[in-house]
Amino acid sequence: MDRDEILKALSNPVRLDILNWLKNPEEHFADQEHPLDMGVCASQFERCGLSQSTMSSHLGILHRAGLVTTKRVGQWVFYKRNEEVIAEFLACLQKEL
Amino acid sequence: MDRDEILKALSNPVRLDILNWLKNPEEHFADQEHPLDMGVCASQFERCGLSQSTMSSHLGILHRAGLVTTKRVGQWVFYKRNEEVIAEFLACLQKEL
DNA sequence: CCATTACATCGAAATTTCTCGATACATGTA
DNA sequence: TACATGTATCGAGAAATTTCGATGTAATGG
Repeated sequence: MDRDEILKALSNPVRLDILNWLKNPEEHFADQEHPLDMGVCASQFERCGLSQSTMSSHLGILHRAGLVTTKRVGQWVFYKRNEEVIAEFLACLQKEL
Repeated sequence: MDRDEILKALSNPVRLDILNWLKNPEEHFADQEHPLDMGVCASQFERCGLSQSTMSSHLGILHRAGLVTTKRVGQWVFYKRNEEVIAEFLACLQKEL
């Protein structure tokens, strides 16, 4: 868990939105073909108006920071919040900030 | 308290250092002429190698984000951590992140 | 195989952030 | 007033981030 890398990942409003949407997938991605407990399909995030490559970049930054997990199922990649890392990060901030 | 502005302020290693140094002024600024309970004099931060104007800019960003307070005494400006805002920010993250 | 779909990566342009020296502003002192 | 010290702001260049379209890679289905 790299605290500073996480803070950089969180310094962007698009990525904050993504993390927030993933808190309530059924609210924001009700139209997904696949069951939501698998996670949210990468392409679902493009609705915010940014291009596919841009969203893929943001998702990659969140993933490398450890804030989300990914699972490949067939052609699709499903994203979920990584609550363990998020909790660890928050506990770290409480101590170190 | 603007959560996103604070996250941006925290996304820079120099500013994280400043906040960390201010947790133990007596450890990092023992040579300050003025009593440390007034805060840490702006010029004290220049020892990290950055220029006076650059450090002033970083301190300004921390101040506008509410993470530090300033008190002008004569020619000097003294900086302290704003523990109230920091605590409020941490509580906000616990809820919203 | 070949075409299609989903996602990642590359290269470049636009924007933002970081940094500096020069300069302006504020305060104290001779 | 004139000068010295401490801090903030300005303008510009360097560096990092954001964004895009084009292209590459992985998996599916005909």
